[in-house]
Amino acid sequence: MPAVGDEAAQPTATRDLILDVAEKRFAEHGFAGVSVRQIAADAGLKNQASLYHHFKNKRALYEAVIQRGMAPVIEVIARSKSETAGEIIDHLIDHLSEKPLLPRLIWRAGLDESEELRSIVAHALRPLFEMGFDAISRARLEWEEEDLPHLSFGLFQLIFGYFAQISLFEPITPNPPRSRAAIERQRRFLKRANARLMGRPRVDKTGTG
Amino acid sequence: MPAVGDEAAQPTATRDLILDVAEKRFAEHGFAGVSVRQIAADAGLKNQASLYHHFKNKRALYEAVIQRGMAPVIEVIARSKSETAGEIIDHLIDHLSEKPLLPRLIWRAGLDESEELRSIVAHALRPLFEMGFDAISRARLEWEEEDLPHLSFGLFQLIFGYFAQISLFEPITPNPPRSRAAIERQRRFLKRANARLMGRPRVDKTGTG
Amino acid sequence: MPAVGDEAAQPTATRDLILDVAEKRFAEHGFAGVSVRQIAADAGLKNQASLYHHFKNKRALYEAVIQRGMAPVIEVIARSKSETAGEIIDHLIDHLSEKPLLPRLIWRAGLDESEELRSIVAHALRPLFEMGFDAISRARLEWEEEDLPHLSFGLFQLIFGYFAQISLFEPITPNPPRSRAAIERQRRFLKRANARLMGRPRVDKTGTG
Amino acid sequence: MPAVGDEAAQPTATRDLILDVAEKRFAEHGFAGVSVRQIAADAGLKNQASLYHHFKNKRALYEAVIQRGMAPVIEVIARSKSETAGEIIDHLIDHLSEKPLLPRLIWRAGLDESEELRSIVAHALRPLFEMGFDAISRARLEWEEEDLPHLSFGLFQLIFGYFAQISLFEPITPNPPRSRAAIERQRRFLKRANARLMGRPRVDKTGTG
DNA sequence: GATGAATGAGGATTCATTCAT
DNA sequence: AATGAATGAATCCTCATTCAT
Repeated sequence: MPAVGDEAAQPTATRDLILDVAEKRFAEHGFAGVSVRQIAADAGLKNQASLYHHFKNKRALYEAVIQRGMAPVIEVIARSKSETAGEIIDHLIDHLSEKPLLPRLIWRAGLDESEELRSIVAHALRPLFEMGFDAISRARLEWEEEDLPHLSFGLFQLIFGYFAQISLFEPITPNPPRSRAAIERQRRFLKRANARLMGRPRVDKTGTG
Repeated sequence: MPAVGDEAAQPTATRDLILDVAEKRFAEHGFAGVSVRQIAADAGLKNQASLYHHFKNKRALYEAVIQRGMAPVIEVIARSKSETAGEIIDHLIDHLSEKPLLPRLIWRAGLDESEELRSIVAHALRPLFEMGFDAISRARLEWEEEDLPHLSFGLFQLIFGYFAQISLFEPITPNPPRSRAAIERQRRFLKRANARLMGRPRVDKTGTG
Repeated sequence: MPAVGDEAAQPTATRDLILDVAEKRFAEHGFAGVSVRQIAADAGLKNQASLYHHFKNKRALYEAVIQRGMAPVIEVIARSKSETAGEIIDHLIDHLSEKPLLPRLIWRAGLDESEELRSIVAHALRPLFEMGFDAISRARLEWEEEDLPHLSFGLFQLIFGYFAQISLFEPITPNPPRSRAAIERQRRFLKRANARLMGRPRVDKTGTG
Repeated sequence: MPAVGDEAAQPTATRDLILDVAEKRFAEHGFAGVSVRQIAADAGLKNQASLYHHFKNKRALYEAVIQRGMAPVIEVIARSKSETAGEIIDHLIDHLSEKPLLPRLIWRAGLDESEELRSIVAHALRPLFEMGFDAISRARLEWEEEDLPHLSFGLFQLIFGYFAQISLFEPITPNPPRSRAAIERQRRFLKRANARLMGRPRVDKTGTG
């Protein structure tokens, strides 16, 4: 129904539509907080049964949503193998600020929803953490070997956490946290924080550049 | 555990029991993922109806759980008005590592569960953020005024995020993240990170002290 | 709701009512052919949910129906330990002709509905078969030892089969098979058949006596 | 197996395949206990819709299954117009023991599944009962005219019942009831029983002959 | 303070069937 | 002859909640 396919055929118009609305709902309310009925309705299906033609069950749909959502993150990370930490942060912020559902989706999936679900997320995030290791190592900083996972995980929290829990941020900041200005502020903050954490602290003139 | 009964026997033994099991369930599965029936059963009640004698409804129970859970956090923070950032981190880590459900509860409540729920959490966290401002200001560091909320929020992510999403951390660290050793490592990491972020970066010999 | 209890209280008015209507439905259409909704409606419940207060699920209800239905059969058999085969047949026919649902229930449960269901029936019928062995043995007839199960099972088929599949009998008999006359005819037939099968064949003047 | 295609290749290979798997399923679980989806899947169809190309609906499929299943029984009976009862029993046992699904199919259809379904079975069984009448009449036995339907129906129960409810027989017999030995035992039992029931009781030396 | 019973609404999933391709 | 997609209705069962006891 949606004019998805730009050039070739539309391999799964309905399926993608379902994924879209499911992504939104799951990000907002979590797996248990969303009903298949709602998703089907949002997708314009006259009946929940139609949804089951595309996904075996609710869980399969959820996994598909997560996997599809993680893919671009993985790509962003993969593409940035040789980039500086600052550049990677730039790319991630660009991506996350345009896909505001994604961080919450990841955040939720990381909280529970069964071990298997978490493993999907964990697996998808692994390259992110590894790139964290790399970047850190490249920086030849003073952290000990055993600190690296903690540092890497901390950076993850800093980068994704802002967008994931943005609503908790709202009451403590003057300007709306989703505004362009606030995001740019966060971008600069992240880069400086990164620079400081990575050691070489004097280099924190990095700024936006 | 029931810190209520001052005179009579245990006026709310059951109530506290319900809160205990509800806290566990809500932390693990979120508001929508838990049924009143389950909580009642966990609490040893033979009937869900009994639960309604203590709480108006599921939501009221949830709010009570959150409020009860937040109280000690607020206390920890309140008590630390004049402490150094390092001491506050120490206290928070001590508390969070002993109450592993709490961070997940907060993390979840911060994700959604309706605006009013979030406001409970946000309200409870406000002193934490303010103490962040204070500490930062005291440190007279180079951050600009407008960065302070971002920094404050970032510290919150770093401190609570480790425990909240500890299961995401598992696959990327050699030793179990809930182990004593890992928690001490995280403590030291946090303090160093804090020192670096707070400026005065050269002082990062802080270590555990 | 139903005035079940004649003297004492009504320990489970609703429960028994549900069992009654379920028995009827299950006997007529089998486990898979009946919906919980139908049973609940028949029982005067405004909602299927009420049914689940009395039975864990559909299967538990089914088992309860079967167990309750089998009980009197077992009793009839147990009471007839010292009776002649003719008397036992009399009692069984009396019972079955007054409880027309029971034989179909047993017949169905014996067909499938999972092994566990069949085992309930099989277990309940065991005394019947054993009494068959006994009676046969008492008759000192010419059957070989190994024939006894077959003979016993055959008698079961003859006795219960008439009532269970009475509708198949309809097109081949002049008078309605559920009529008093037809049942008496079947009674006499069964006794004669029994006498002949049991050997001592000359005694088949037995008649109704 | 497809006795249809006289000229073209296999005009209904799929149709017969569907009938095969449907026969199995229906025999095992009854009309209501089987889904079209299952049958289609068993038949290797990728889609249930394909099934509807061969059968108008589920009921039509069921009727086709029953009719196809009954055909050889009718044949066996028809061919045996001039045979002795012993021979007929032999043929029926031969057939039924090789087609173990058939008796259950008939047994089930005889229990309910709407009057029209039963009428199919009743109609198909009519010759069997009539041959019962004939054989009995030929035997000039002592049964009264009005007993004949009962006797005829009883023989039907004895012959088909063993195979139909064989699982109820299992717990009361030492050797597996589907084993060659048990079936031969049942064959001999049936013949002797028949001889005894048919009168001429002294002739029960009949044995296997 | 606790419980058995009941209930309306909704949960996920499957049903048999149709239609365009 | 077969299939992908869709759908209305129904499946079993659980939801949170109330009320009389």
